[in-house]
Amino acid sequence: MDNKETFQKIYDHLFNLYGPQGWWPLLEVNGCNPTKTGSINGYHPNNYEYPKTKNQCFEVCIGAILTQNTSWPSVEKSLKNLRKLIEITPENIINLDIEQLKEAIKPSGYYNQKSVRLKGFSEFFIKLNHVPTREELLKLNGVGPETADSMLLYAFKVPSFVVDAYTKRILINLNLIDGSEKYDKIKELFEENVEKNLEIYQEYHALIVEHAKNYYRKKENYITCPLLKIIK
DNA sequence: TTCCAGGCAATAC
DNA sequence: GTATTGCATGGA
Repeated sequence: MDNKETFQKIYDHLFNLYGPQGWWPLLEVNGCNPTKTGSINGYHPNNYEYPKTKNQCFEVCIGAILTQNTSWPSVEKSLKNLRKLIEITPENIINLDIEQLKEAIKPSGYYNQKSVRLKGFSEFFIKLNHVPTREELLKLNGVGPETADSMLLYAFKVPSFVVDAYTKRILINLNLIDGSEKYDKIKELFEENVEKNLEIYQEYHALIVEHAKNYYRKKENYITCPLLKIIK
């Protein structure tokens, strides 16, 4: 089985298991039928129009920074705390008192770093008059490869594949990589073998995260991953 | 109590 | 160039 076939089988299997994931979650989505995935919590399965506004685009970016090494429910709390103080716009983040900002985002952890980075990103976002390139994003303090790709894929709708710790863990378990590969190499592996399509890239990463939550938290569960039987 | 969560940057070797 | 460490809260 060649790589393209393998990556297609993985995608099909995960999609059949979990369905459309409705990423990236937003504080407010309208007209989405609640599903198992939970559009009531801001997910919007089968709707790829989001983010619909510049402020929603910004909200996704802010969430991408906040969710670094942190679970989404904690980020959601932070965003709701922020929303109580201000409408979430770059101007308002810049003008918000740093101590108030820290207090609001405390649930997501690393609040001393993240507060400064949010303000820095807001300055960048205000000056944007085009879709940012990956290189531009990577220059920003607090924006590494995963965050940059998440912003491109889910905020700016650019088909840039997102790799995270789960992705690497799964590929190692499936014996598709040996573990020495760096971020860009793994990203390349997906982009060479998966159809370059925004919706597919968005779903693929979200499905990997969902699947990994089920099978890749504890090492003893790795061997029970159903994908092992699929790609033989 | 311990471990980990949708990483990143600085420092050490 | 690769490996390690600090950052921090909250939930399992």
